Amino acid sequence: MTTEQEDEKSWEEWIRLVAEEYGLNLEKKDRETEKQKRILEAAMHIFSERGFEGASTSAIAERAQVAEATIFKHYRSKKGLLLHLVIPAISRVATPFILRPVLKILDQDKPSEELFRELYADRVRLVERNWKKIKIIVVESLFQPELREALQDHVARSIYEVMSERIGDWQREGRLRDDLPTHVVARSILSIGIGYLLAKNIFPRYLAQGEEEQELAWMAEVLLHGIAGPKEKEEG
Amino acid sequence: MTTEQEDEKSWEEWIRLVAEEYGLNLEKKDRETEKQKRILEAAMHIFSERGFEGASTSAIAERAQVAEATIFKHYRSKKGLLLHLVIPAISRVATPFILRPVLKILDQDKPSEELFRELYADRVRLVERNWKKIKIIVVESLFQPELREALQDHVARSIYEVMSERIGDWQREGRLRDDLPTHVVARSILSIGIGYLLAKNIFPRYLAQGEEEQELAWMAEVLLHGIAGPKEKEEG
DNA sequence: GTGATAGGTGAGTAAGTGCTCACTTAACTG
DNA sequence: CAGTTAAGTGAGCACTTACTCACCTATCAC
Repeated sequence: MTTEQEDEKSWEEWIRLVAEEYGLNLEKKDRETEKQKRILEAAMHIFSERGFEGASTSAIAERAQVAEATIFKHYRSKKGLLLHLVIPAISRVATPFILRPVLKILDQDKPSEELFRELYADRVRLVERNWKKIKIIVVESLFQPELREALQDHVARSIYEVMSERIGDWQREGRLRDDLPTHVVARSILSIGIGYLLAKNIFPRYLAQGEEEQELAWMAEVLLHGIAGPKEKEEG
Repeated sequence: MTTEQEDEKSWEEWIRLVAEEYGLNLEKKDRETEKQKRILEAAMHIFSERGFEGASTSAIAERAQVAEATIFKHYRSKKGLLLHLVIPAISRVATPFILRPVLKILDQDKPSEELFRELYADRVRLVERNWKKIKIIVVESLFQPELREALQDHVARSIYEVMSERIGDWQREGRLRDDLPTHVVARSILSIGIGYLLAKNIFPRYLAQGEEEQELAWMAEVLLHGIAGPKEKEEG
């Protein structure tokens, strides 16, 4: 679709454009008013409950106990409000800042099974703490191409790069199979985690309840050694 | 949340209520007009592109080359139109009809690796053919509780039941590990498949392009034997 | 023929929608 | 103190939304 060159600089470019168009203030910690906080909280709640199109600015204003015009004073437009909510979250997730705990976990001197269990435990906690925002980002990226592209170009890429570096190392060390390409290994790790999160948040019925520790251990088990039984292993 | 007893009869009950409220005609193949077909096609396209709330009936009417009033003649309301589109699809997916190919594949006398590869190939094809509708169903079920409950009670359950029966058999035969609970095995199988579909449809960039056969084989490999390398296996 | 039924429509309607504007209030700056 | 700036708002704007209604046409049974 787009060429690699275009992708390289697109994130910073895009952020700057968005910041200009929607009046997004990036680094400067310009103190938020009490009302601004309430607006963002209300927006998060209502966007995640009804979706962007289904949420009305009047409903957000009402929940925030604020005049509707106040929203537009600060965020210029409804879409600006969405981006104010979502971009800082994406930035935080995408920078090394949030990937550092991952590396910290993986660099410990422990059996892989334990490392992956800790990794999953950590990421699951992170996602749960930010579930509403993540829901908004994921759903809206399905419908807003610019948001989707920003996610692809920045978030997915940086996660993938960090992962694939470690995977390469581990394959050379013999901790991971070296007959699988990196992207398959990376996707497998993510798939098991995402599968669990989907189950937990959408179909909690199909989970052993109150046994998260055990579930996380099983995830690491399956990821590392698969689900094949003894009979299969003889044949292979 | 809800008790088991309530769940048991909820699907048929719910369908009947929906059918009455929105004038949904279930079995009787009462011939669709040319215009009705066009409306459904347009609705599918626009719902999946903009989401339910983001889609306007006027846009649907325009795409279908039909007067807006015609939509309401046949489907009573916008939500009725959505359900007309979505419920037959769910029903078809949820009934044994669509699960039969799955069993047919799994009952062949072949190595597990091959069976899972065929299974994934088959399901991936199915999802791709119906991607637009599936997208609508998944996204809308996040926002419409009744739809979500219908999915949970009916679709998830019937899939889970079919899967867990086979899994139990295979565990007893030694084809699958018997030290994992059924729901973990089932979730693992689904996770690997869903992970691939997400990658393919949302982040196609991270896929070996034009090598679907190979990708499917890797999925089955990872599912059965995991990603651990030789060093790990010695220790375990 | 008459009547009934169903498909289809143009022209509306009331109730929102996102957003603007003129304005007030309060807090800081010199 | 006056002057500037930012936070905040009530009233209203142009426009869109889902939906209705009276009406037309075509088919078909009697």
